[in-house]
Amino acid sequence: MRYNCDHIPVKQHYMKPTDSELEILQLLWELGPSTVRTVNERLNTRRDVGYTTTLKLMQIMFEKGIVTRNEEGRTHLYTAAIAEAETQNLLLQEFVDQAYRGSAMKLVMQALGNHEASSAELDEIKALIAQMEQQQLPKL
Amino acid sequence: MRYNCDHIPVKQHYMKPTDSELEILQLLWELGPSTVRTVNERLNTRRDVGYTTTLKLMQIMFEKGIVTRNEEGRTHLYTAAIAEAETQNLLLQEFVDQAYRGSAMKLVMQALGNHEASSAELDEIKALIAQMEQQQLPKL
DNA sequence: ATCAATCTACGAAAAAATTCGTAGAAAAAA
DNA sequence: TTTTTTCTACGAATTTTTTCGTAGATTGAT
Repeated sequence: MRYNCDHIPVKQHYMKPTDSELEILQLLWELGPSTVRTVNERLNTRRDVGYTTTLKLMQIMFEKGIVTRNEEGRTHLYTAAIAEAETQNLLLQEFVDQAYRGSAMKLVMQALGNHEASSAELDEIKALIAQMEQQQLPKL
Repeated sequence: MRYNCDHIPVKQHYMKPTDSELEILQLLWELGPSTVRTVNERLNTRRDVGYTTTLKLMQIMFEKGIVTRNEEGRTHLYTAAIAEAETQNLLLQEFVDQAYRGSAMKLVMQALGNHEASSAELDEIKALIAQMEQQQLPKL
């Protein structure tokens, strides 16, 4: 059975992916272009998910424009259509508003405080802060 | 009409609040104990929400144990039953896993980079980092 | 060539989250 | 007192998200 699916999915503004969609995006970012089977197998290392469930989700994501796919062979290869960092920033902005009433710095403090950090990571952060301070106070 | 509502809601482990619930929690944290009407009015400064919609949500939150309420008068006063910081940490942990594959430091970097920070805030963060470094390397 | 395994498309059920209408009690206003 | 407003409880409709069964096509194995 081969049905039409020529309707080109157009979506200018990406909506926030749902939780399930994000889970799949993570795998696509990690693995690169992947088949439904591959993604489904990875999902099943965490919990039981039926194959057609994963298939349907990825089809929906395709319709939404969240992923692209290669339709040449019988087995499609899916690829994330939105960048990881971009999506993270989108989600981060919303999360800051929802959970921290917009106070990104409070989030930073809590995230720093509650999680282990290597000294290399701390150095990175210090460097970023130094850079921000420099920008903020362009002395002389 | 007065129905029974003597079933004491028992919930040991707090589930992640839904988006709507979180929105209401934010208001309760901000305003302190509040009536449905107050909360609904605040919600309506942002978007249209029917009064009974807000009421129903708050009733559900009560059943879940997310909020408590004073049932003495006719008009109930609702109070958040979970602390703001505690909830934020719960949500933060989940968010880091979902959106950043567990890398809290990547989140910190992005949050720092994408949002304005006053020098006072940067100082606070620097202090926290210094403290973490000291703990990490208890030299001598 | 036949059979089993694998894949997609589709529909729709199931579950979760959100919204709202109605009814009756209580309070306030007229 | 009568009327209007305000409140809660409840049920249910609606919307969103997740899950899965079935059918038919294609591929690969026997």
